[in-house]
Amino acid sequence: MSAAFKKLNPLLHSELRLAIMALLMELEEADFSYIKEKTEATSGNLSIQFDKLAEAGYIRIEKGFAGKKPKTTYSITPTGIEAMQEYVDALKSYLIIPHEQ
Amino acid sequence: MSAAFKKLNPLLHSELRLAIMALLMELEEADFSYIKEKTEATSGNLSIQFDKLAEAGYIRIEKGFAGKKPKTTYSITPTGIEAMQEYVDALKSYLIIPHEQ
DNA sequence: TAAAGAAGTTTATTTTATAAACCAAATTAT
DNA sequence: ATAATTTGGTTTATAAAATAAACTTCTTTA
Repeated sequence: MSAAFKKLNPLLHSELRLAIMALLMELEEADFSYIKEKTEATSGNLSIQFDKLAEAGYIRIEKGFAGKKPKTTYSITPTGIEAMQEYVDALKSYLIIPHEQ
Repeated sequence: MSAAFKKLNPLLHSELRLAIMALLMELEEADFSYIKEKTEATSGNLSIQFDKLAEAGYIRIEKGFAGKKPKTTYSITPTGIEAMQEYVDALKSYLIIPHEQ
């Protein structure tokens, strides 16, 4: 009845983390440089946000090598996909408000 | 070409301020208690967020009385409406990513 | 071999959000 | 009448977040 706003997952309600998640929703996996380029974020900021997302189980971080250079790839987990879906759903409660009579 | 994310207005990309703005988008005006009830925020938090929105020219704050009791009413301004529209538009760039080929 | 670049991480600083405490006036209870 | 509670907030303090800056290690290029 009352236009209750749904709680926005604070981990996702962050510009940079949302951008990371949005990219990973579309891609099987992505590497650090790719995400850095697309988000235009600094390395440090990215590094920290990756850690937070991984800690929540929203993304998978795989450290490996491309030749001799370190290459870390990031991918979204089922938990992460679900969290994104819930977040988008919650967002709608802020953008489309049911009228009362 | 590149899936550039649009910048999210930081003033609006905040759960409580977004809720306030969403309410004011629907109503001609609202008072403190009404918004407090709908958002379930604390008075202090609300007070601060109102000030920030007013400082940006997104809302109008009118202090008056209802009988002998102080009654402040809040309403959205044209600038605020425009900012909301741009914010929602920017949000879409995070939720709908154009595929590259 | 010295300098520069890639790929990150760590630490420090600033900004934000939130909570807690406070205040004045009005209302209600004793 | 007066004490306690409620209303309608503001101010101050604390916790959390975002961001920037500095640093590290290894690699590649001049």
